[in-house]
Amino acid sequence: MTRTTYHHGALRQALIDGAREILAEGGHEQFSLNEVARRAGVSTAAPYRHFSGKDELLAAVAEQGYATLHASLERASADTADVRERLLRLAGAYVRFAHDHPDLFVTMFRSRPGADPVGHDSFEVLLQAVVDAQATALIPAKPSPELMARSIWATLHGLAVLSLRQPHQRFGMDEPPEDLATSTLSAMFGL
Amino acid sequence: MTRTTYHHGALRQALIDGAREILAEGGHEQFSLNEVARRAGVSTAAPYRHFSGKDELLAAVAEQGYATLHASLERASADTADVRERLLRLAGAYVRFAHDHPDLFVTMFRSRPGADPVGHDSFEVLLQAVVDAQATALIPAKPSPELMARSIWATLHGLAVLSLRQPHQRFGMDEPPEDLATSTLSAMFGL
DNA sequence: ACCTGAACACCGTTCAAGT
DNA sequence: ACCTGAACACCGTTCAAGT
Repeated sequence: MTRTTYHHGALRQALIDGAREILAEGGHEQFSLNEVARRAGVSTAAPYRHFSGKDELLAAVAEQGYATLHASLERASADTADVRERLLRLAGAYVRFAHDHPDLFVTMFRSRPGADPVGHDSFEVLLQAVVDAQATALIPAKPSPELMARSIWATLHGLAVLSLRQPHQRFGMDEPPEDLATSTLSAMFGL
Repeated sequence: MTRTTYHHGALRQALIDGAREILAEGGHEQFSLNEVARRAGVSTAAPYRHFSGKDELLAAVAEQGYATLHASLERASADTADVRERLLRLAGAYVRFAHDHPDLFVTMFRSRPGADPVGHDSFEVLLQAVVDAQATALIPAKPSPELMARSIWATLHGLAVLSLRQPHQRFGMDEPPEDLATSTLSAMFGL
């Protein structure tokens, strides 16, 4: 009920926050631009001063997601110098991100392609770890770092998506999400 | 404009077909239950005699997707007796399915979890190939078939999702979709 | 049994008007 | 410059009524 006057684009951030709130509560089913406006205490037309429409607001949410994911991966990567440990922590961090922020994760991979770099920065972090892992012969040097990183990225993404969808079936929740990633990766490369 | 009278649940299938048509044309953005009814030449209330609502119609579409995927994998699996070849063809078939039927693929993995077995049958096909591949020492016998199949499934799913999203970036379209899968798999296991 | 017609609350978006 | 109020076409869903 605090209908303070918004200034300097404070409404813009309030709308993004409100959108995340709704997505976290009820997912994309529940989401509506009118509801976002309502929560911010403004008219349904107000958001159009800050976003071209619903899609652009969701794109802004997705962008926050890319940034958050990148930060998570950087943190995991900086944690340790050991190459094997670093690779596994990166893997764990990716899947954990999806489980910690399903609202962001789903939004990131729902928006129409083209606009998003799908975590360009994030891919670079993984790529560097792969380069190092190949240099120390931890994993095969054969496919190029790019291709290898792509394969690993796809695996992590698949694990994240599938484990998010069916927690109790084959993509278990018995093990915590990051263990799912690390065990899968170490199984594939015999780490 | 053929407003024939529907009988014996012929409308049900007509609605599913119409839904697929719309999804194939304009994706989920474009989809609406009213539009489906319009295309079938019935009132907007008519679909409710056959489906509890929009979600149930989409679930029916998803089910057709699961069946189609399963059939594709069976066909790929039956094609050859050579274990290596079979595994690679299965991998190719999964990613190819996503590219051949993006409307089905997206719908399958969009519906709320719980209801779907995420291609229970399909997983069994892959599982069998993994069992055979482990038996002939084509791939490591170490992680259980279940875990190994899960890892491979996740990889294929990730490749499908990501290549569908960004055809021209890192998950290339230079190579046809099935090559993406086979090359990734052979890279991981050195096949 | 299956479908229509009309209605309801809600949505995304637009635009003239206010301050 | 930023927001409101009112409007538009459209959506998902319901329900009495028709055949």
